Amino acid sequence: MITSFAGESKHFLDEKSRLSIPAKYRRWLTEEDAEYTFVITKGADPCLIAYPAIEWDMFAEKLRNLSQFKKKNRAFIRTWSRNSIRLKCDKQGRILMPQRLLDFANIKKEVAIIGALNYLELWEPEMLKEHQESQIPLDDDYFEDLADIF
Amino acid sequence: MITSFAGESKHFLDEKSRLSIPAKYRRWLTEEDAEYTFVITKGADPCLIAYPAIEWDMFAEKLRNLSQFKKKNRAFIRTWSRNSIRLKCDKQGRILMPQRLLDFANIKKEVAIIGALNYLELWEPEMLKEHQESQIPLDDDYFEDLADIF
DNA sequence: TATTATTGTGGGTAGATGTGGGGAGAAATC
DNA sequence: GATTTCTCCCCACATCTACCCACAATAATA
Repeated sequence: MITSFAGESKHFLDEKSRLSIPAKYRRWLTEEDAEYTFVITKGADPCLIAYPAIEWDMFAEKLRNLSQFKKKNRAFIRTWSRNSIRLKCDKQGRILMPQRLLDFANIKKEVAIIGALNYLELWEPEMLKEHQESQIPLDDDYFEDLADIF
Repeated sequence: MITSFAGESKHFLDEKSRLSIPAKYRRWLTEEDAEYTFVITKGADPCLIAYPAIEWDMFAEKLRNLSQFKKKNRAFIRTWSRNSIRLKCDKQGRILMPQRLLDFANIKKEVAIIGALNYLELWEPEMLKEHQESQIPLDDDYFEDLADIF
């Protein structure tokens, strides 16, 4: 069983737009990720997602099964791919964040890093707060549906 | 069958915010938890919950199967995991408690540790007392409902 | 009760981690 | 080809973590 990410911590971009990935998340990567490679993409929510490269590769593998003959599939694959960047940590465990992605998530300096099972979410703290507050609370129906699974 | 936790005992945080996990609870962990790893989360009541890591991992494994394309799933996973922190006991059987979690449960120095089946509850003693007193007593209807199960 | 083992608590310290910044070489631009 | 920009290595150092040892408190045994 692969150990899942968990927890939240607050970090800061330095002057060079580098983000230090907490050691505990780096350490949870499997052997294949020995070089600490992540794929960063734009999230469906206004945040960035950092997948361990191996996790992203598995997802990409699934996308290959989408038919190329459907226009929407092509569009989705295109959007997904162009927003994903493969980035390696430097020897200090930091990732140099592209400005384009930082802008998308409105990240200036402060970053909330959330370990969420098999990926990390990177949030501008204020955005995270607003987003969580504006959420429709998970209702009974949702948990009823979940109960079918668990 | 896995042995269940039971009992209550009073402990103290030391100067370094370390909480000593009673040996009886550590011993009840299975072989896989040889390193005595817990996942601490915010409870639904104003206390902290400590799961043996293996228990939490089993649940996390299920959550991984929820589709990322559903907004509610993402919200649920985010909320669940950001409040969970994986912590390992040191060689003396103590856990270094993050201030963020201590604040949530209003824990200063004294901690009541309650062993409850497959998890531990960590309470600030005064909070526990108040909470129990303010509770609506369990009524006959509740036990009638229980009777359907047992 | 005395003796031994186990457990809980305190605190020093080496090593791990996070953060900042210089600068060599690569890449892009003119 | 020259200049500028970018990337990533390196070193520095402050902070944090977790190991270790010491010993007190408690439980277990003779």
